[in-house]
Amino acid sequence: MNANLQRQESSEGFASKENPCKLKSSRYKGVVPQHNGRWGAQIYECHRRIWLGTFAGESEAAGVYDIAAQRFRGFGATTNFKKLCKSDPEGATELSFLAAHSKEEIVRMLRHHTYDEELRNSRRKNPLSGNTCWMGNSNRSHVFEFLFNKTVTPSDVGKLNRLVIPKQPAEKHFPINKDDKIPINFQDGNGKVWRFTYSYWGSSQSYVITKGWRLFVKEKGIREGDVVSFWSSSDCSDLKQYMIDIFHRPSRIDRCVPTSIEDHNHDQVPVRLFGVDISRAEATSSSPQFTMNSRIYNNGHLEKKSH
DNA sequence: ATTTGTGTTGAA
DNA sequence: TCAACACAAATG
Repeated sequence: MNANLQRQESSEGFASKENPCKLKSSRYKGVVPQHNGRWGAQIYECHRRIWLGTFAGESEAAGVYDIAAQRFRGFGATTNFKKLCKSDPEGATELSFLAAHSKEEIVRMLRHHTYDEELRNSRRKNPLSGNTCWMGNSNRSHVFEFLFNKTVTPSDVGKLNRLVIPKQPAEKHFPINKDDKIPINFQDGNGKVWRFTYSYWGSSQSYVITKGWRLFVKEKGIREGDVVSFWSSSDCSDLKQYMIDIFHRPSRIDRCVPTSIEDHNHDQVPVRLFGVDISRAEATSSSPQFTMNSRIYNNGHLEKKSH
């Protein structure tokens, strides 16, 4: 203790390579000085420090912190300078790049100084990825990545009261044991929570959304030929979230306009919002309506219910 | 030998 | 949450 005090007192002022006793602190958030004149970047989460690597330039380290901040805390996070913007093509692709990678992956890239390169590669590989959309307000927004579409069949809106999830996407995105029934919470854009049951019907060898679907269809006016679009995202704690988007058939758009078309921002980029897969599905209008929070599903707490 | 990154503390 | 500080682990 005394030794520390003495050392601090005796080293007034600053330090550089000459005087490594006291380091000049950084003017940037998330940046700490290193004894050799380099700069470290770090971010805190859940009482823990996450080290983002060391860098030659102070501002370089600050930029690294910015990227991490936006991945860890959402896109409204305070940064040193860079604020990714969804309405800017560059920002949009970077946002989806961030969303497509786990925090661990992003941290690895930052620490290895490979983030820029991997981002470039991603852009080259997928230049105009239309398979993303944004949900949320200006403070907090999440990127959703397109998963798959399901065109609603007559039986999906019939008396069976269930929606069939095609086998391939079901097994890829919503794997389930054949005996399980999984409660899944859906949340719409207004914060309303819907609870559905997801299960596998052995009799017809199909994956289905059952309980809750009927009310959903009724309330939203879903009919044969409409398209249900599935999207996924991760929130700040890396929990998967899912969104369902309803695309009404063009022929009946004027007849049945869902409640929230106008709620959902024309400040967002419509081209980007409804990408390749949507147009393929012959949908010309849509509105993000439902956010499905599937913590239960993804935490593996597959509550079995037999009744 | 040098650099990176952690243990720890106290302030905000 | 955040950075300052000491110093240990990792790296060349």
